[in-house]
Amino acid sequence: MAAGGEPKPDTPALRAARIGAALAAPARARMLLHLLDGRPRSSTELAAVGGVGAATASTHLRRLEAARLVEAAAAGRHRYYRLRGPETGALLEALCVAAGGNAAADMARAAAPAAPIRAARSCYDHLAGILGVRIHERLQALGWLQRGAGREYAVTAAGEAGLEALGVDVAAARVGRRRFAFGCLDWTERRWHLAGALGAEVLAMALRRGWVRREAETRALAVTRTGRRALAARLGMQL
Amino acid sequence: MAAGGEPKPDTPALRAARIGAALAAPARARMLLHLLDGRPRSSTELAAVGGVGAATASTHLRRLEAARLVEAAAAGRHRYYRLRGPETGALLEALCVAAGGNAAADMARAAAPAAPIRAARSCYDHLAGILGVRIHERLQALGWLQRGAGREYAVTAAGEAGLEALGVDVAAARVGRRRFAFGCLDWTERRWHLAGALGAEVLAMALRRGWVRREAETRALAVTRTGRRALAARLGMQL
DNA sequence: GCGACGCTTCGATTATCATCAAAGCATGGC
DNA sequence: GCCATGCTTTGATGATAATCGAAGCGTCGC
Repeated sequence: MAAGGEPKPDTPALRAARIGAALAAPARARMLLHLLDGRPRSSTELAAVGGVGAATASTHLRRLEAARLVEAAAAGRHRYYRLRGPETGALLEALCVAAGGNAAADMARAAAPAAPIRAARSCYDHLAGILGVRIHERLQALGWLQRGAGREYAVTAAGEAGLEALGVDVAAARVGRRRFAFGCLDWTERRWHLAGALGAEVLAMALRRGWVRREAETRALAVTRTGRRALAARLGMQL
Repeated sequence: MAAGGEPKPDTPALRAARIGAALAAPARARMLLHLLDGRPRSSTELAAVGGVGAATASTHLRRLEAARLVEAAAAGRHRYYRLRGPETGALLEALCVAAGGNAAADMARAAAPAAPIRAARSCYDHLAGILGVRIHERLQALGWLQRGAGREYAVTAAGEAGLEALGVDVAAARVGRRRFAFGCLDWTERRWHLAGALGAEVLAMALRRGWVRREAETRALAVTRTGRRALAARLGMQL
């Protein structure tokens, strides 16, 4: 089967048609529209909104991935899909408009997360949002976290010293059988932030030292003036 | 076959999927992209760019029409298709961008007609462009032209007098076996302008009286100050 | 390790669709 | 009136794809 096949000239029209075909199935359209708010969803959830079985959804999602309309991130036994790039979002919005209902596009915009909850929030018991993602990046850039198999992390010697100096109780994170440190997909930023026992200790430290403060009624976190200064001075981070 | 069928709830996702399906065939994508410059094309021409036979093209075009992506105008034994509404153009451009090639979108924009040629031009030997369409409208509104079968026109008694007073040689248009007056689809305005022997006489008058002047090297026509004043005073037209 | 769970692959079934040749139907030119 | 032309409809054929059940494969929780 390998030898030859079609010449496949791949003109713009052919690429356009491929994308059109990817949008053509109602189940796939429902999935894509459901992803318009930017949040990643698992295969199971997308199967539900698509109104099809898990097997069918899997086929659809591979097809959307092949058409480069979505991209997937494996996280444990889950698989999270999200729209790929802003072009896809623009395409879907144009599609909604052409379909007569600007309602869908408006709805998507309304469903976009508000600024405060994007800036910083808690995810279970660790830091998430822009702040969470930035800290996660910074710890790797400093060489304090070393990525192991999968999305697991180990703390280097420099990291151990540095984190303890900040007031993070790394030793406490090691007791118990909880996973020590791993990457968790951030649903507003679509990148990874630090989860696990170590992530929880980092958030505990930040609250204890007054770097962040919990907002009432939400998972949003406010970064204090103290926090902003400390992040700059001790981690070299400009928020 | 009429009774019942599916319930057909018609959610936004379903409408989106229908549009996606309309874009899905390579032949249809080629046709649509070819229409991106706004010019109407005949079924035969679209069949050629689609790379399919006339029968297949006909099916495709009916489908695009059903999806409200194009609309058709019958003109004699030809049938001209054009993109329907600006939303369709926006959708196609978003599709091109998502397909990786912004080239197609740029190309389409480049192919959009320049302002002067849109404003007024000659089409064979009669007036076209915005000016041509406006005059055509005005002559009907004044009751000077009366629409007959198809797109043929007859000149009324009032029309005969009015046109002669303007300097149009209506009698000259009647000699010979040339079609007297009929509607011609304007490719920038996508509406009708006046063609045939009478249309030629109108343009001849406008040139003779200095209402319009031919631009060098193009089919564009410049409306002179004299022309603007005459159109306002004698036909009640504000350009 | 073991079972539960999330997800994917495989196989089979069914529906849809793209395509063309041939025939039909208008329109325009003479 | 007649023929050529542009377009559509019809009928048949082959390809594609949507769907699900069942089985397979990692991963997590214990």
